[in-house]
Amino acid sequence: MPDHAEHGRELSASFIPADIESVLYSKWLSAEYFTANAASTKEPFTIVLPPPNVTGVLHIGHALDQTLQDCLSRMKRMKGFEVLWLPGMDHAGIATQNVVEKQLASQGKTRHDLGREAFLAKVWEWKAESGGAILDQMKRLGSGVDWSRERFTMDEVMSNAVGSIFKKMYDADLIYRAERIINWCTRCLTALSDIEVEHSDDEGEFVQIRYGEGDQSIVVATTRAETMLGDGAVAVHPDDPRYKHLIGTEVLLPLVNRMIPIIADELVEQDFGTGAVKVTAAHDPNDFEMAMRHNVPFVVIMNEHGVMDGTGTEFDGMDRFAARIAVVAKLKEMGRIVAEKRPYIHAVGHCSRCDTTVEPRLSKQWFVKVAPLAQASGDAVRNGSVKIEPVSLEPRYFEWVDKMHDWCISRQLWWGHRIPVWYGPQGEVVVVGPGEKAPDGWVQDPDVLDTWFSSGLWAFSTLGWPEKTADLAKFYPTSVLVTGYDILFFWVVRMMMMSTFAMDGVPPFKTIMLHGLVRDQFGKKMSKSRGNSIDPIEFLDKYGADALRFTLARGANPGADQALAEDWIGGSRNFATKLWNASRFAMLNGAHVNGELPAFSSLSPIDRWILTRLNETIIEADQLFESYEFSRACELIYHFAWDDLCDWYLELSKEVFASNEKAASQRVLGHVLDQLMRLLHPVMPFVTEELWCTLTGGESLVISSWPTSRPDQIDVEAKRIVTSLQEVVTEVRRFRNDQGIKPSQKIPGRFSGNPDVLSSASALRFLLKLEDKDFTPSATLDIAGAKIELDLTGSIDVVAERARLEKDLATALKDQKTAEVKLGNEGFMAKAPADVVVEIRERLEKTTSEIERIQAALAALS
RNA sequence: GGACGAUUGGCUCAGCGGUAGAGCACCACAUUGACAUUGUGGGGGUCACUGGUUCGAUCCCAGUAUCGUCCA
Repeated sequence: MPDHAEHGRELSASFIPADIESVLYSKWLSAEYFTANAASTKEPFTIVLPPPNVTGVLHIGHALDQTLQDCLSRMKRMKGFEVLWLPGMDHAGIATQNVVEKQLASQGKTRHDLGREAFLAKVWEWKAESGGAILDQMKRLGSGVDWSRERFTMDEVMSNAVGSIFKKMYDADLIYRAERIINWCTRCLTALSDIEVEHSDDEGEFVQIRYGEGDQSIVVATTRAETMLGDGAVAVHPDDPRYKHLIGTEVLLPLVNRMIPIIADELVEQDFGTGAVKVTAAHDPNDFEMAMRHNVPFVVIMNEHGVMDGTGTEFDGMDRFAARIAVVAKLKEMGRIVAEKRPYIHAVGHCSRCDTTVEPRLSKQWFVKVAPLAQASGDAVRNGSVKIEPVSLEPRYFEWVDKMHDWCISRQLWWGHRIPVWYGPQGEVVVVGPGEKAPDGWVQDPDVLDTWFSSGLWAFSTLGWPEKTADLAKFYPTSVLVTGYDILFFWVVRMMMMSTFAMDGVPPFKTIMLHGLVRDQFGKKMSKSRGNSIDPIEFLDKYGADALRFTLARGANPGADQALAEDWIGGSRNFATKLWNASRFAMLNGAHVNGELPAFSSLSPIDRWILTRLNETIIEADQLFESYEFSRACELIYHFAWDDLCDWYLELSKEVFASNEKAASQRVLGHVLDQLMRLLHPVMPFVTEELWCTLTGGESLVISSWPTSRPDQIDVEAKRIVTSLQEVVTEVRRFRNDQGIKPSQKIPGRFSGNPDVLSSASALRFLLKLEDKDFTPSATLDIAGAKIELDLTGSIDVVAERARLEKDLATALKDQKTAEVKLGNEGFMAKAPADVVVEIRERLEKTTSEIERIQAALAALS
């Protein structure tokens, strides 16, 4: 037999992630492992990366999201799928425009000083220089995306898709223009969709105002007193006995001195406030609805900046919040304030981009009619064609999809896809699709589309739609969407709607896999204001990508948030180091993968045991990965590698490797490491690649095959034997520890009894530092049916040993009693399943003999 | 106000109708070779509370309390 020297280089004595990461990533890229082939005959596996904002940097949430996607795509590639993981970025309308406007502001300019075209040129310039920082950070993490297919939502292909889908939807009557109450940001000067509004509980005021005079008066309650200037009616519930007599009459609206009607509408809650609400049709969505039903006039009292305008009162020209104070003060002077509550905590909407308080505003905008689209999206999940993992999050999806409002898609911004609608001189409206041209003299709508409109197309626009491309045919629908539950409503639902419509009813993904949010070490939400945000790049530098990835994957329970502490990343780094050192040790001892594995039955019990554990781990880990149980899969592999392989197998095998009987074990160990590296590669791609290539001389784990389990290599007998060995080792170690014998100190010892233990006696002696020589035993242990005699060179510490034995005895007695009680229970004996009864019986026997053993040992002590 | 979820060792979380688990933290011992980014041994929980179902409940059901998230 040739000596099996290590392949390639030797491993350095310590593992330094920075030494290997960028080298390996470059190797993978230049080999084009991540480049998908649409012409392949392999079954496709597709993931589209949720596109980060072009303004974004990698935060810890991205790191989690990408770790899981990389893990799935690497595993599927190893399983023989044609994998496409498609990356890209979102143009992020408001966010990006804000960034560039801020730059301009520092030069004392606004976008209007530049004009639309020059401003857009500036944005593109910014993108080229500073955009997409996140892409390089993804490489640091090891994300194996197909860079040849990188997309940007404003690219030509994508814009083409936007124009096409707009026309298709308009023609299908799914897009319309209407005057509605929309969310308006008075700073960004644009409409916002519902999801771009974040609600928070703010301190405001709740005041009750008396309208009218004498008998003909009514008290309304409001948190936005200034809007009373635009009231067109007062509404009460039709059944409210307090106000029934007033319905149909009119009251005087103070300050503006206008008579307004009292109407009855079921929308009014009798128990809320005074049961009478003011109806400000042009400035509140609920009021708008009531106004439509009752022909209440729309009175606009504010301009786009949120400044009072057109009321014909002294308040014109005041900011809305100043006007609120002034109006209440004036009404108070008039004796019309009946009650005031301040502070009054209530939900207030804020612009998700700049936090400005959103103002509901009557405005003419473009909308998507969502009812039919949402219905189809809900049905796709209801009928099982799309699965949501974990299932427990389905109700949230349905809750949103089933009561979604029409979606306002026009934005008064410049950065984005311009609405492809042109208006003729006579007010004609035409949608101009890609490649079409509007008649001369017609004018294009100045607004752009909501960013989510284009990102809603992501699953198919990235593949070349509306062209019938090879990519689209091969890779649509995508296999799984991996994303945080926080954007289930924002993005996932929109993708479902748009894709299902565009792709003739085929939903964009087969599975939606939702993970949670990364939180700080105490489970608190990370935020700038708390100051508990953490920077993944810092941890990549400090602990390496594998450590960060493993920590995140290990914490990823389906749909649940996870806490993250630096200490835990350190722990994962230690794990990577452990793998490194174990592999190094193994290779120094000649572990290799050359030739066939020796016949299973010819192997030692210890070798058979580690192969058994390997196979069990492969089977279980594979199932866990396939069901997106990343946390449990990582936990399982971690304990196999650290406990079974390092702590037991390597320790029990040291004696063999030091002998001349090591050939079989060298091959077995090589095989176990080979398979373990494959199994762990999706989560820890760098360290496994380095170790595996060194061990096997193979080209790359990325293109190697996924481990397959070998049912013929699962041996219960070997497990039983090794369990006995483990008991012996642990008990002797405990005894030595109790007796104060230093771990390094060798003492004479010998075994007798249990043949399973005897057959591994030399391994045990090596591990337990027991010398094989003649001696007169001063202590005898009875473990797992084996007798272990030791010479402590002198008398043993009787007090310590007695304390130990008595503690064990107490435990055994308690266990024995529990079993006895059960077996003595008639109900239990009559109704418990047979296998449970057998188990309890065995437990009773075991504890009984254990008690006998301990009592005998105690007796021997005295 | 609506919906959903959570409550398990110091911290963060798994788990499960049949004697409570992990990581980190903690205590003790150890530095003659894979690894101190380590090894060995150890301590620590009446599984929020109250009822119910069951031979048996941390687990299932109901209620209570507290906390969290989303929506209005």
